[in-house]
Amino acid sequence: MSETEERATGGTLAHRVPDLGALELLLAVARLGSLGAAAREVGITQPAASSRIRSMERQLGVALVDRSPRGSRLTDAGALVTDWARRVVEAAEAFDAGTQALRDRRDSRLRVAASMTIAEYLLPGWLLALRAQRPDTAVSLLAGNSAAVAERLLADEADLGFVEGLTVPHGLDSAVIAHDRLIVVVAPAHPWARRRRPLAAAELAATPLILRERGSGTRQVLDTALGGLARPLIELSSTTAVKASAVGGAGPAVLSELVVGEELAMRRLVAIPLEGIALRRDLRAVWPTGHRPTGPARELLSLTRA
Amino acid sequence: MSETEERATGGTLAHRVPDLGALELLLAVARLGSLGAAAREVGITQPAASSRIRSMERQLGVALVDRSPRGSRLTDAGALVTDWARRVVEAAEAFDAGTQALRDRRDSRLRVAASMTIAEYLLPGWLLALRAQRPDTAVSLLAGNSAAVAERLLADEADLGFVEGLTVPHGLDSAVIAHDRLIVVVAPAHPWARRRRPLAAAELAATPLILRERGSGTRQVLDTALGGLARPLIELSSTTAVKASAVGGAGPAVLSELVVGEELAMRRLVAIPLEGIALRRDLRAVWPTGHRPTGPARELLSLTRA
DNA sequence: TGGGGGCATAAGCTGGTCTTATGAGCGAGA
DNA sequence: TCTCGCTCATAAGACCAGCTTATGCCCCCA
Repeated sequence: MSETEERATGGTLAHRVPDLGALELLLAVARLGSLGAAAREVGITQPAASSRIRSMERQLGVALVDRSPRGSRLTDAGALVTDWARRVVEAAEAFDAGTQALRDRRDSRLRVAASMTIAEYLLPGWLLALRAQRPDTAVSLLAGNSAAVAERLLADEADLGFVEGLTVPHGLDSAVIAHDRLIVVVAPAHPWARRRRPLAAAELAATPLILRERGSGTRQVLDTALGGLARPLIELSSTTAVKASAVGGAGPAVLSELVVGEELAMRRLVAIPLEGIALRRDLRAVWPTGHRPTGPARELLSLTRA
Repeated sequence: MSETEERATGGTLAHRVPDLGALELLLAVARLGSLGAAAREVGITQPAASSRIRSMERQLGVALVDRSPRGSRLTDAGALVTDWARRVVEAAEAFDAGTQALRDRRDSRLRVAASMTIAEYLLPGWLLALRAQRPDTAVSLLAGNSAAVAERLLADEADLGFVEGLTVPHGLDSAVIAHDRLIVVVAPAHPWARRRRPLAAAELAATPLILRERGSGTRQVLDTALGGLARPLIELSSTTAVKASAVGGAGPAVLSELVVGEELAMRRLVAIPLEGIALRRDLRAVWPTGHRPTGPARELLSLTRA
């Protein structure tokens, strides 16, 4: 092979994974039971679909569908592949929903301002749901910290805001839409992953942790709950970096459960139960005092309430 | 626009979301801080990278990187987009790891047989971890029910197996690698999502549920724990279908926490606490009695233990 | 005042994916 | 039994996206 480390089978990831169009087509075939029908749904011709599926099978080295003169059904392997494909497509849909909102259209019917964590992890899902209900609502998104969100709302540059944290900025009304729990996580290889009894607050306070920088929302909640200062093992400036560091085994981290859902499910991180302290914070929708959300803003708000 | 419902901005999802190569390139730019360096890493030339990033910005309608004569840094929007992109790429990596294993290579150094749920949700993650440790280990995967897994192992057609369920097939030794909890989930709009007190076993038994067909592992565990038969609202033949049905609001479902991790994090499903009944089942690694796993099988096994 | 790193532009090639046109298997109904 | 209607496959040609090489400009630093 060439200079960098490469897999036995083909070059880069993009060469080994079919493109989104092919994955969508596969999902359509799975749902509709026919290449032709799937082709119609995604807006291509039947021969194109046939060839696309075939070349995907060649690329993966796996037979995905059983063709018959009476339709096409997934093979067992195909069913497995389809479920993996579904997850890729769902991630792409979230990407799409997010970036569409990010496009700066002043004329958007609904302008949302949100804190980073919410913008990153929650909003794409909400936007997908909103799109399902009101396909024509154009949404624009501005992400920033609580102060920036408040500023936008008060300057009438946003219709609805979302913040996490302990306090509500002045001049805004708010409604709690969910509770975010901070949890202690470690890589599966960490000794804590095998402990049986919950972690006591004192123990947590005494242990150096992978943390966001001081001043971040997460850090504030943690310091408050511990009744003192958490001890940093490393300080990083983004949630993503903290997560990566924890997965890599650098040590225990304290993160919102929102951001580690997938890692927990895949067992790349393990949550350690806590005893005697509740690391909760509210997630709030906010709007200028008096201006209750109406129209699409109201709709989005109702979507966000569990 | 044309016949089917389409978004204002462009045709299908694949037209609105950059392809995997572009997303990988963006991640490389974010990490390395330079278009040229990123280009080198993904194995293309600098002009190609420049043009790819530029066309991605045009496609998304958002400026992603600040170019300067001294390098390129992400804009704020770019950082957000990059994190969404990372999730797409991670899903693609899991897809890749899974399908590579699915390729039926008899000469694979490590042949794994696993139950559907484990193959679908857990194995891709493990394989990524294994690949990180031993890049040259070729793995093949066969997915089936417990009986099929046992058969493969006993016929020496697999080196290591994974099953979930209450019993271990005869002729196999096993080690518990994790516990899977079944949880009750409903869509956020369901009345149960707002209840304060945990659900009692009797109440669960009395409520019609979205379930897998009888004979499925999940169903067995549920029936056993309820000390009788669960009442079906609908019976579906795949976990994916059950999940989709629950998200759609058809009613409460009982599912492995493995398969709904993302839906819970995104608040598309809500977990209902249970009282007085533990819907746990063991996830086990299995191998023919006497043949303790060695080599790559042993390595994979150790990766799976939290 | 030259490197050397960074990025952009231009021209030409290549390959993949689409299209249209056609053929062939299977089942249902006249 | 013939034919229609559904399925999928194959073939030939058009088109476009992305790559490469070659070049130029800008900025910083030695």
